[in-house]
Amino acid sequence: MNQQTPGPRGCTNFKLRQLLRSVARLYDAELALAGLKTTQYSLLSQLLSLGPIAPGALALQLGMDPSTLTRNVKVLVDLGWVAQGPGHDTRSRSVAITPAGRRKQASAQAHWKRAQLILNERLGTPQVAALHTLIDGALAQLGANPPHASEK
Amino acid sequence: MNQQTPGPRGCTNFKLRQLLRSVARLYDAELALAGLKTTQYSLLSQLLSLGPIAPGALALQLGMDPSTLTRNVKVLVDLGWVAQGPGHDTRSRSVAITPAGRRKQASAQAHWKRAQLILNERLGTPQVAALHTLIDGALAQLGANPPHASEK
DNA sequence: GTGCCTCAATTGTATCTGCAATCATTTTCG
DNA sequence: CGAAAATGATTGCAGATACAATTGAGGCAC
Repeated sequence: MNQQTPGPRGCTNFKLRQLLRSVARLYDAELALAGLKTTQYSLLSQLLSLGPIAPGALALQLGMDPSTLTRNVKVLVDLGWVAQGPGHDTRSRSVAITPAGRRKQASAQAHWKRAQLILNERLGTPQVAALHTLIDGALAQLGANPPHASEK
Repeated sequence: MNQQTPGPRGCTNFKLRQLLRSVARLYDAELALAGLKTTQYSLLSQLLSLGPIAPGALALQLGMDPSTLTRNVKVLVDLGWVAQGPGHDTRSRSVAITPAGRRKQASAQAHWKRAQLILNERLGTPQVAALHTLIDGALAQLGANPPHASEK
């Protein structure tokens, strides 16, 4: 966008968005061979490593809005890869990956790996590593920054 | 043997997505004060600097799918900030920012700037600059990578 | 000049995203 | 206890995103 100002210029948000589009395209193309989207693979993988968890806690982990998570989970539930159960509290729930979900995640893992390798190759492993470092630092600074859980 | 570059751990796509969520939240909060979304501000700014342009060419510039652009533009047209006209070709079009769109963009610019400054402050200007450099390099490597225009 | 291929934009369908509001259930406090 | 505040999930609404399929036009080959 406009960049007359001194300092690091251009719009960080815009650049990030562009990069994500390109990168997501690459991952999606690979994961499509396994029959799922990157967001779904992410969710399945998270559930695999975290075990049964309340939607709210998971949304916090992922830094996404609870309402978004509700809907993303619904897709996986409809596909039979995730199951919902009662939570400790009557008003809460518990979501967990199903056996079918585990199988799906397992079959997709190789595709994910391949996508990551292609990216490393195209950008250069050092660059990707540097990017990860910057991102991790930024995420720490911004606080996992879940939509409505900052004050308090 | 001690490698200088350990394979980057974690999923680049996932990390990017998380970071974009946090960053976009920051920008959106600021731009909401001017009454628009970050994507809309981006589009208006692009149209401001590029002048009248065909949808396809613009989509290519932004690295987004033409169909996505069609819909994003429609929102701005409905709001009166962008106008569509005939293109060189009967099957093409021309989209351009309107006077109202210019005013909107102008009034939002200060908010955008503020968001960028807040980000610089939170992450550190050097980090942001480094991030930009990495992103620019990555975008160059990945080719602007517009969905269906790679071969050739 | 008619038929086929290409190209530009759009529409169909599905998903992801988040804020605001809502609903149901705690929990807290007077 | 019982009303008010807090909490967890969801629904309503709006928009962003992309692949596949479609529509409408231009170009080219015979």
